[in-house]
Amino acid sequence: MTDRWALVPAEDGGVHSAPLGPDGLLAGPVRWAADAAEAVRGRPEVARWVWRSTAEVYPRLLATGVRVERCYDIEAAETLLLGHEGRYGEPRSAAAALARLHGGPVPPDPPQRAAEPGSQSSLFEPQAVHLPLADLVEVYADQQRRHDRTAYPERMRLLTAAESAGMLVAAEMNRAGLPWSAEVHRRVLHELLGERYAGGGEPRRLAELADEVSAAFGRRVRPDLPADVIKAFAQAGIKVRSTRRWEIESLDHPAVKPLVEYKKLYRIWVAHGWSWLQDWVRDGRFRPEFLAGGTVTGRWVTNGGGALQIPKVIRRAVVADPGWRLVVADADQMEPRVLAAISRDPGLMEVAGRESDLYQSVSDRAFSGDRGQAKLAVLGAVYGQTSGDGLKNLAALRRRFPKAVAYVDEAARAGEEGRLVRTWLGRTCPPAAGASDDAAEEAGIPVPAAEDGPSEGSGPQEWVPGYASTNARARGRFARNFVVQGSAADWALLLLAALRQSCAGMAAELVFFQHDEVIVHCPEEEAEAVVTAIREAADLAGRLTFGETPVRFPFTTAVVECYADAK
DNA sequence: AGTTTCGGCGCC
DNA sequence: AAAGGGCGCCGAAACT
Repeated sequence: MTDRWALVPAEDGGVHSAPLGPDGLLAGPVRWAADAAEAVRGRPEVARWVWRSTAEVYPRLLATGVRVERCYDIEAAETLLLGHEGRYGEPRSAAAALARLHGGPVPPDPPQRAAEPGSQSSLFEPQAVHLPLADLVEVYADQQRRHDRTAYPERMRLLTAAESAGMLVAAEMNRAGLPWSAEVHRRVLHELLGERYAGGGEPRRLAELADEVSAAFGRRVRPDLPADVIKAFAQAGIKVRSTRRWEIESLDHPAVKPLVEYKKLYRIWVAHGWSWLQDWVRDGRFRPEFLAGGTVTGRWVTNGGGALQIPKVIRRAVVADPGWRLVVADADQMEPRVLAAISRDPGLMEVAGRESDLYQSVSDRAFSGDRGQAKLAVLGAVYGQTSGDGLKNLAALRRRFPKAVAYVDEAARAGEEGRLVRTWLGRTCPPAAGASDDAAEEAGIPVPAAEDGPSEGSGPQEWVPGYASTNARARGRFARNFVVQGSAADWALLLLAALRQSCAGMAAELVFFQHDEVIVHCPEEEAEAVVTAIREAADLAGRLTFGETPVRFPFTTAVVECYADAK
């Protein structure tokens, strides 16, 4: 068996590689090559490359035009395995894993570097790590055994494979970039914000709106300063706790309209304005740095450029190359469909077994056809809504879909009690109770400052029905959401992996991924094939992730020249 | 002066 | 109507 090969950078600037046996141990002599590209090109029969870090090796391979079909990312796997073993927070590097095996001192993880505009620093200039091939292989073989000790070894193996595939996709997307028309972007900015003034101050439209706000208050008010706005309202006899839009919008005061408009445009100016364009767009591409597995739930994050928060109006600047198209694909009602698949609630599975609008079907069954109420109820159940209409709606949902609601309720209880919860494939929520708040906060767990529970200053935290601390309740909501959002991320990774394989024989490139949405940039004549590939990838991902399930995962797809035309 | 936190809002 | 989950980003405010 030579389908798996390990690869490490060598001290002399070359690379070492060697075949692995079924036990994950070395199954042949170590070869030297001048670089990774030479090593990979010379072994087309290798099905999976095992390496320390995709971010370390793969960008250089891509730069020389070499792609690999599959990989196994040791450090990504280490992170997932440590999480599953309830050892969140321990160093995740391959060197640390090796030290744990040998009982030596465990080196801390190197600090993450922030991205600089346009430079892709952390991906393209990774720190050189020289781990002897034999050491890497030792860690790999041990990880194989640790997979066997998880609750569902097959799922865990699928998860580490999927996470590794995600690392490949992220590196490829970072290289491709999102097609971006600076000219269209400037036109949109000018339409919305008006002319820029010399000196970098507010553009014309913002200055006008600020004047309107001041005029309405009868004194100079800076709408971008919450404290100033709250004071101005107070002087007008209106008490507001914050200047959040939902709190301001309903007020009866002439300043409200220009203020709300100002905040909307101000946001675009500071977050996606001219300086953003200058910083992040070059040669017709926006190049954010996608980071697979960047959140505890498995969702990706981007480093720099706010790529996952592009305002809808700005999407007009995402324009395909001449003769090319953007295939924009959006999973329909992904989270409730995932909830159906993981909870196996008969009613919800039946509803999710159709491709038609799931919220409409839910509302027909439990909400007398009120789709809006049904959607709020489902999202409330997933997010842990605790008050308002949501509670009443949750009761209706529970009557019709008891197993689905029980599933998230059980996750919430586990979170409150400090137990671990996992996604369908085995990604594990960081521990809460038992760990110190500092450690929990480092791991991304919400830890509110206020404690109102009975456990304050009285030893280990205990779950008391109906009287959990603010802290524990927040953890409950976190865990409730984690199982759904995280299992959805499991499925999305498999979708990406499958779609990437389908695109391998085409000119088509994955250029964007946002939780439940993908964009493929391709020649016009490939567009229909890409649409088909997305549907097939969604079906395959559903079967691979959840096994036999009636749940369908339909996509809304659009073939467009401009992202904004996809909605 | 440099660094961290906060408020607000963009996306899912 | 009320304000639940995950993120990143920016400027201002609050600190060292």
